[in-house]
Amino acid sequence: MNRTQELSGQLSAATGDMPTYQIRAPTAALPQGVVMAASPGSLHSSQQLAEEATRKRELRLMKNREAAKECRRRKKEYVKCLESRVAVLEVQNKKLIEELETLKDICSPKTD
DNA sequence: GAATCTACGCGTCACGGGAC
DNA sequence: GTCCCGTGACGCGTAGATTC
Repeated sequence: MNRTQELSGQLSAATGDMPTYQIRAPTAALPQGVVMAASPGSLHSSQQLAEEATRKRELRLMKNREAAKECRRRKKEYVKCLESRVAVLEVQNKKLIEELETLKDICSPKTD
């Protein structure tokens, strides 16, 4: 049910060129909007500081929104890629098994 | 047709890591 | 140190499928 658990553990980078995804335990919440620091070297009224903080927060949220979308898009692409690789490998495996059976037939001594 | 389940996407928060 | 980015985790809303 929980979507995040669908990706539980790591999607192992078996081919070496794949990113890894990992699960982290949830932690206690802190409000993200906490102001980090005022602009250096300038005197602001508290209202200006608050406005600046709000502006920074909104900018950050907007960027993070876009980053999250892009991240999800990439992850979907990655999963698709893995799935098609699985499909290819399954076909390949099937062919090899068939080939093996053929060779066994050819090489096995006749028993009659 | 209403209730419930399931899958998906989105926005947000928290965190780690790289760049400066 | 601080800033910024990428991403896991969480909660929420919604559409479609299933059950009654």
